[in-house]
Amino acid sequence: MDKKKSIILSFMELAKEAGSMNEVTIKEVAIKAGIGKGTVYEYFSSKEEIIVSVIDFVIGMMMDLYLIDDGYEELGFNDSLRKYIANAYEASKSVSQIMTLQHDQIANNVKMQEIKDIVFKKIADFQNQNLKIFKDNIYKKGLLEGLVFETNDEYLRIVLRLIVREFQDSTHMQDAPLDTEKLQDYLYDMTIKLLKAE
Amino acid sequence: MDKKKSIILSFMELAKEAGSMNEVTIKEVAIKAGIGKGTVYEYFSSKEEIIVSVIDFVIGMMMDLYLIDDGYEELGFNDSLRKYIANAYEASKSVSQIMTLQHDQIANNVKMQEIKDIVFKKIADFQNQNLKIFKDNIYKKGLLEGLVFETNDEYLRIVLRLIVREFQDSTHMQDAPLDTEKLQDYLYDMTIKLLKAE
Amino acid sequence: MDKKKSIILSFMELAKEAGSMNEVTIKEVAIKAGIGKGTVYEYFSSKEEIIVSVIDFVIGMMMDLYLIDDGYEELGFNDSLRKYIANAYEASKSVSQIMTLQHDQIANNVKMQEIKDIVFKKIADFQNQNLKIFKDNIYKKGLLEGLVFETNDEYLRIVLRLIVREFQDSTHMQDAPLDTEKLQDYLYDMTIKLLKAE
Amino acid sequence: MDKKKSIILSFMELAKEAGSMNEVTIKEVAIKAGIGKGTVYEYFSSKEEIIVSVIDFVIGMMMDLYLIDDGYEELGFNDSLRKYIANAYEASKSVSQIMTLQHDQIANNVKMQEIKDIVFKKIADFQNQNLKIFKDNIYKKGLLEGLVFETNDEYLRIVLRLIVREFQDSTHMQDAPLDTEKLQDYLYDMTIKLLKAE
DNA sequence: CATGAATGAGTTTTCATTCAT
DNA sequence: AATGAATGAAAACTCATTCAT
Repeated sequence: MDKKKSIILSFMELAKEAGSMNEVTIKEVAIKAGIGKGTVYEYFSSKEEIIVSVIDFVIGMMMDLYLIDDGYEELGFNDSLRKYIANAYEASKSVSQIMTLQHDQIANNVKMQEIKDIVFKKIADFQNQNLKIFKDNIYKKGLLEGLVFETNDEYLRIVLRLIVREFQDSTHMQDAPLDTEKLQDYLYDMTIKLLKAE
Repeated sequence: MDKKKSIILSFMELAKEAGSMNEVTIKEVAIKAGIGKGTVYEYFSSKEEIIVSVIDFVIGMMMDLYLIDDGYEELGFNDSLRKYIANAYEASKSVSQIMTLQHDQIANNVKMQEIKDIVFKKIADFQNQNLKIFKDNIYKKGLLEGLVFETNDEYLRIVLRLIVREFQDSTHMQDAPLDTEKLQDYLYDMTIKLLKAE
Repeated sequence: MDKKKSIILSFMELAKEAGSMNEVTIKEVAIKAGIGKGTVYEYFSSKEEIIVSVIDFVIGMMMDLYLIDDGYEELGFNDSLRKYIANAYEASKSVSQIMTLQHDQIANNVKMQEIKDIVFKKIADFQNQNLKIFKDNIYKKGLLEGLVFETNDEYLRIVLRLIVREFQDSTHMQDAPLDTEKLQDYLYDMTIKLLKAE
Repeated sequence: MDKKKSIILSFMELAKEAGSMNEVTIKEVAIKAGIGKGTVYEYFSSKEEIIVSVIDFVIGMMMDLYLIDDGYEELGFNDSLRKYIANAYEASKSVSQIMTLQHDQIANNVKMQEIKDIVFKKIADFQNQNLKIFKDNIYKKGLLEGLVFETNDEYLRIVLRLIVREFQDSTHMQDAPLDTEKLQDYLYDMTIKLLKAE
């Protein structure tokens, strides 16, 4: 297998277990990846570089999993929204199995401001693309169907954040207080209410 | 000055800067507090103990700042909600200046399961009290005035989390994309929409 | 009570529990003595000084307990020897309740060579006096009664060390393999054999 | 060279100089062994582990040096005893050059009761084997030759302890008051007297 | 005299990183 | 390329000693 990827995946898994990237040691990563400690440094020049790669990888995964643009063509507003929410839930579940990437985690674990900026830019990109997909595939239909009111990006961002964060929280906690089917229903209803034309 | 408090405050400030409690060193704390390294250990028997105290302190602050029960008596539903949101914003601003306490941060930084449980319990308490205050002072009036629909605690919790987290995020980021006045307005509108009687 | 003595006694007791003088901390001593840490330094200028005082105290005790010169007048050789052995046993028991002072312990715990020399000299004095008492009160009678052979101090020292050390060891160990009555009998017999005139 | 052994030997030498194992620091050990501090922890996971290894090593040495079973076959009682004593002397000299292992030292330096028990058991084993060798090769011949009286193990143990301790003491002290040839003669005579058939 | 808060030098231990093989 | 032995800087923590009150 690709050693570089194997290192990233091993690191990721250990970070999830430990609850923090800083607590993962190179020795552990090497053991989990089944290679020598020195070999890690053949592929990455420092622990920081691994962390950045891991963050990159997770953001990439989020992009792939969340930012789905297909399958909306034939659906109306209501079904599109249902699909969007279902997809967001599935995506958050998959990502969470790997690692939850909090803004905090990045701030904590990346030392160089320069790199921090790049990472934050990627996250902003992700959110922008998410917004674009939502607008193009769901919100726009709502407008055409006269079901939603006209608002601005700021407002829509808040709505999307509500969805993403609730799913993150629910996959995060072991003792979810709310079953996920119901949570999807709630969020569907709430989104409808928040966007409904007067 | 009270040394114990001074240590907690120094630790907190450094944790905020570093973005993580584990990265704060006792040496730094001692320097920031203007005392010797050994002195820190006169007041706390281990770093873990300091961390727990810091978490306790922040939860205490949150309780004091968020959970305000006064001044709602003479207000109707709309004004009560405005007041609640304004207060939540002020509280999140104050707490954030100190340190934002994420679920993650606790999971990462507290080692002993026993203590973790206590801390999580305190957070749950906080959320329950917050819900109670919201129901008693705002939601109940909405019901009386016929302005809100009848729903359950789960739904209300999601609404309250929306408010708290948006404020946390907005005070969190240096480059807030949204001015806070406007955010309050948005959240007021959104809450109204989410609770509005059909 | 005399604070100085109280410090010495507290130190001694703690040293016995810990099994080593170095592991006793001034804080513990102060607590045990019921005084402040600073007060300890009113009576002793350093931990080393306390240790030396403790050693002095124990040597003094040994002198008082072992070096008994009385009560031999009217006894013959055999009874004198019995008495000597009984006394050695009692003494070793009393001292052991306080602290066993091994040559090693002194070497380990006293840092300044000068003081070490003084202490070793005191121990040599003790042994010399012990020998003198044994010769004057027991061995001399044996010679007069024709029961013992003529030998030199070196030989007698070995015999006396045998007695002292067996008692020390037996009071030392919790699971003494031999009951003390019997041990006294054995040592009496052995001494007789070792000194017996051909 | 074998680093693990080199660490043990360095530790041992320093412990001998300092007179106590607890006072030896890892830094000193590393310097003496000519390696880095971190390297010590590649071979031992803690200071306690080193101490246990050192004790093990010394007990092993004692076993090898003291418990010699050969060369007694063709000798009679008297010569066997002479040989036994000469060997005990040589052994104690060799071990002492390394480190004298006192019961005290173990009690002080080993923290975990479990390990303490193992060590004490090893020492008991050593003493039992020593007794067995003495009985098989020396005492039994004395019985056959009618030169010694019949006695029990307790009595024999005291005799053997006399020998071992006198040699330990004499090699221990820098200013031995007695030359070693003479000491061997004394102990030979004494053993004969203590065991002699009436 | 008595105190204990304050201190920092010194200790054990961890771990990212290097480098000879 | 791959390795893991070796390293030392840095971290948490201890404790004899000082000194203002």
